[in-house]
Amino acid sequence: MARNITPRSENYSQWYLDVIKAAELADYAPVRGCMVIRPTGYAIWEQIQHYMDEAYKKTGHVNAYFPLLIPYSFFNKEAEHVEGFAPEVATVTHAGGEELEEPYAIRPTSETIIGYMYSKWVHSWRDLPVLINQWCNVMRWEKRSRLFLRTSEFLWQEGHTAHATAEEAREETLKMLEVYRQVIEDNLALPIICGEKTEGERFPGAVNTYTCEAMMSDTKALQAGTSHFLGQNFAKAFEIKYQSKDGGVEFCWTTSWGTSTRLIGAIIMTHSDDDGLILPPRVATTKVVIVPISQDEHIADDILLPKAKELAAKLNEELGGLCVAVDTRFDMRPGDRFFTHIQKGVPLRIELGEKEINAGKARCVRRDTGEAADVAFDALCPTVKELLNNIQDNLYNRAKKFRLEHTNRANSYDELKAILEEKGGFVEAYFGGTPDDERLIKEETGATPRCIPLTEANNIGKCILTGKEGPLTIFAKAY
RNA sequence: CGGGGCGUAGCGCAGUCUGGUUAGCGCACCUGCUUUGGGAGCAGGGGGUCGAAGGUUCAAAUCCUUUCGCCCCGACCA
Repeated sequence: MARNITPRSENYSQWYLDVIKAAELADYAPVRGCMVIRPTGYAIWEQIQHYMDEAYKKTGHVNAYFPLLIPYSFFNKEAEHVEGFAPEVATVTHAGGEELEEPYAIRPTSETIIGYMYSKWVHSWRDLPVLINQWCNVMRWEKRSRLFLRTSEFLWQEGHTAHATAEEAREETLKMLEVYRQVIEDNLALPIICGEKTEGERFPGAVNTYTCEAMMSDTKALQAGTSHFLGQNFAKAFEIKYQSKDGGVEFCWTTSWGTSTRLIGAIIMTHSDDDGLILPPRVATTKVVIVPISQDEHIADDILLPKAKELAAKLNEELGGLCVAVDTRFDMRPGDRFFTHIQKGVPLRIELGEKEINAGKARCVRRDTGEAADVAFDALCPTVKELLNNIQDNLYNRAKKFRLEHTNRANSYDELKAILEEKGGFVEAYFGGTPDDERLIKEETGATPRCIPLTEANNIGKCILTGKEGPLTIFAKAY
């Protein structure tokens, strides 16, 4: 039992913050609504970046960088866009000791400035498609922030593409949604539901918005990634035009898609327990920690440490990389040492004492289940590899099981209200209402339509609120 | 931005209502001894001028005014 972490059942928000603190992932910065991502937390982001970036490169995208500051007037060019973002845009009004003639917005997202640049770069159908991604920080002034989930400044990736046809842009939008699904499920072990956002939840300026929705361990939903089909809205606002093969001048069709450091929050809230953080092996930079244990200095130095280092070297070779650490803190008691690794979410702990040396075995303890197994040194490499795979799978499977157990069907509005109040979780229901109807539901139940699952796109029924025809939609309270 | 709460040691708090000698406590930290396989025990020790500014008073953490910041609950959002 961790003494520095509030039990999850007692206070979920506090538990979440305690886990972050105990694992040293992040800390509050002396700037309103901002946080410092500490090395352990940043390492998770680097892992995410690694998997994501690799996937984008494979789908033909390239990285570039656009300015942090955007002429404020750019936002006014797309009506819905400015309306959607105005409340949370921070601006720079002074520089060099003087007031600027036109304020700069600190980017909350880069559709506008990238649209402006694309209009300069795209002239011919031969210039298309443009497939650019940017890794950067953005700022959205938040009234209320929570570490990783909602901070005024956050790190993300935003892909921006321009295409000759609507079909191709739509295809791109869904392709990247699928890339998100794969990376998030396979590496972060977060089971997600891909679907389309309802009108009320759509990105300001988009024609269609798609989303990856995950369920946290308090049964609330969290949007883990979004992909937008922007139609010609931004192309028209910024005059991204090209001359087609037949000589006519056409507006491009654009998309944008993003995932952020919020994913770290999702990982924390999906997998961790009352003892602290639990990281899926593919996310953890330290996948295995070897803890030599002895009260005897000579045994520790002459026998245990060399053996630990030898095993670590072999494991690193087997697993490919520096992901096995040796804990040499002999001045701490074993229990203390174990706990630091438990709280940091290290997937596998290997305990090595005289007992183990004499038996020719190492004691392997899983973080996800707490199960311990004694493994012969000869079999350690393949067994550890297998254990890590099992842990990865187990985390995904148990999260998915949890989601299924907390997903229900509502056949009427009363049923929706009752389920949300009594059980929470995801509720499936036919919905064919307007943004006003969405607002009403949110007011009365606290829940919003999270998405219309792609797999249910043709599943049409009678809307529980309006009685009109509508697709099967997932409702939930959300972060 | 509305409602509530809080700023006293690194963290968590007491003290504030009923101003008064060197501002306390727990955890953490440092030293020593004993311990050591899921967070040890004892002893000793270092560290704060009480968010900031102004005012009242012989005297302010405590009373008054102003101000800054943070947290929680709502409305808005990756």
